[in-house]
Amino acid sequence: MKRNTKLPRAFYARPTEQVAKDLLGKHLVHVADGVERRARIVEVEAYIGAHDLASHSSKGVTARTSVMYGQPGHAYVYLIYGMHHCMNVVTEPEGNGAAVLLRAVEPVAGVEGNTRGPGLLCRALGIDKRFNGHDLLSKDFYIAEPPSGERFTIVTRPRIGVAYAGEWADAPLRFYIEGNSWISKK
DNA sequence: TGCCGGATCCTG
DNA sequence: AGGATCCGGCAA
Repeated sequence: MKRNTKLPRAFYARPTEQVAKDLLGKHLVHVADGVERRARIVEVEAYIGAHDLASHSSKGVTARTSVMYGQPGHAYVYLIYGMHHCMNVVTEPEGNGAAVLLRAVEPVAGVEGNTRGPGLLCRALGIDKRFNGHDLLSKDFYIAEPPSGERFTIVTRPRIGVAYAGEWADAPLRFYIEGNSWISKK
């Protein structure tokens, strides 16, 4: 059994809902100044393409969304409300404008502070706009198969904070690990 | 070029 | 419930 295997490009180049669910339980790893910060992904949201009105990519290809429309397996990091960063991983073949938002993680090693929320997890892991467009197949910032995968049940709910998106506001595209204590909200 | 509002979080 | 505090997208 291989341990700590970095997820390959092909993992990301699949339908976004599938990638979102498969990201649960995986390890997000960021190495900075020789220190490894590692956390288990426990809550995500899928933003499935240009037709998804809750997705930034629904604005089309712009300076901001170009990363979402780019190669899968890259990080899309943006600043929200002028003070918090949110991290997504780009999914599907290039050109689809789809991504998965990381909403909550569970500390595994080298991570301190609250990680229950997209802005908080970025702060705890030292992720900011400098990492926008960063390749997640790099050696200091990547997502890996956990050493030992435990079984869990996936809960599906509507996404948080997208009431403006009309029909898409209620789409069941938020996924989290049932019973996990690091989830951002009920 | 100006304005509106946001995939959030904290405090009261 | 309200404020903090940038910046992207769109109207003008």
